[in-house]
Amino acid sequence: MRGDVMARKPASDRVLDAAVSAFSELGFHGTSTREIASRAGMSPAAVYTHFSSKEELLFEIARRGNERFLALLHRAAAQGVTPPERLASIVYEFALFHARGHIGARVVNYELPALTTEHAQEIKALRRQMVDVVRSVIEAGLQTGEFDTPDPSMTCVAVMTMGQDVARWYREDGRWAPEEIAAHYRGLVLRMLDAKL
Amino acid sequence: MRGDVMARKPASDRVLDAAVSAFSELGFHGTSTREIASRAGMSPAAVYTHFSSKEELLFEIARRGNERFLALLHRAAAQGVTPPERLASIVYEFALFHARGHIGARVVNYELPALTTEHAQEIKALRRQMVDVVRSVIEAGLQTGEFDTPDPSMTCVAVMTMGQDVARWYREDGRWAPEEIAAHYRGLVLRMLDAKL
DNA sequence: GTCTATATATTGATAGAC
DNA sequence: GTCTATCAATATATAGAC
Repeated sequence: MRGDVMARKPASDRVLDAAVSAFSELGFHGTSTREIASRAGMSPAAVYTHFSSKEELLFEIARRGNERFLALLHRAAAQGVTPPERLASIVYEFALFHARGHIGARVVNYELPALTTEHAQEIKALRRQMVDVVRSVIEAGLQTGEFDTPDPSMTCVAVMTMGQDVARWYREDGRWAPEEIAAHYRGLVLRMLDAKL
Repeated sequence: MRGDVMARKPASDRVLDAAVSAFSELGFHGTSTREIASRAGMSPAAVYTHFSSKEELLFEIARRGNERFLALLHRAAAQGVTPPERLASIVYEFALFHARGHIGARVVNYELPALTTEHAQEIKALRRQMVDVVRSVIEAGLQTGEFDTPDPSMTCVAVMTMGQDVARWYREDGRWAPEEIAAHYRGLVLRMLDAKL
């Protein structure tokens, strides 16, 4: 990897990128392996030298994507001292990423039912960890009295699905910039929890 | 239609029901017309005497479903006098319906990208009307000073997608009853808007 | 790493009998 | 309103050469 400015990506990454854009646009079942090959600029057969099946390709995308989400949540939760500060950071970064990365996030959040049961369980484990990060911050705030909500688990679900849903309705040519959405959602969530700042 | 207790549904309705359950479970592109026929208890060919194509079947489901949603929103908005009362009713009924009718709601909300452009536009028109019902209530509350939010349009989007998302995460064997979810979401939304009750 | 060619299954939809 | 039989297209995936 000499520091070439135009360094070409490995072929397997080009396949991955092609699959993300196709799955996001057409859905997993709506995408043919020919379509992926075409977007990656190679023959249908070449795809199979990098991934053993279409489902395996989705699994790899889902695994990497959800690991990035989990890391982002950990990083965001560490930004701030009090629970309201931590949650504000979480919601802002989570929504921001779902807007900016809406194409990939749609696949990572909404195409999971197409995974095999084994692969789905591995992804579910990651997603449980994501929920745990958010819930622990909410519960910390309830302990200190800086948050108030009757059912923290359900509130946690609402907060996370709100953020994920940004990827579904966000449009690049829409009226809101990712930062505006992130800031607005941060405010909505802090109010949902009656946060004392 | 003699008032038989066990009156059998028309065959076209059986096809519709079969398609809803299959599309909800497997997605539009993940469902074959043979699968629909099998669930409806008939041969693959029999499906085509009632609907001219698989996409037409989805369109009919989407049209009926979104018309029901629109009617529900109008009905709910009429329940109450002040904007906070109206919005409370809207959020409660909307979330309740998305939990109880989660199977159909998943199709009606999430399979729309599979529609032809013409059909998609017809459904979009219905969905714009749905948004208008909710936004007008939010804006009425801002006028009276009973609501407060910096960007009512984005708040409206957040409120509606929260409700729709219930259909995606709700599980019949989960820990929450539809009524509990509806009541909790009502509280969350009223706080999001800083409602003065 | 990539190709052409192809095996094999499944797809959406139709023909024509009853 | 439903069936059996079937068409034509497309699907995923593999074989074997370079």
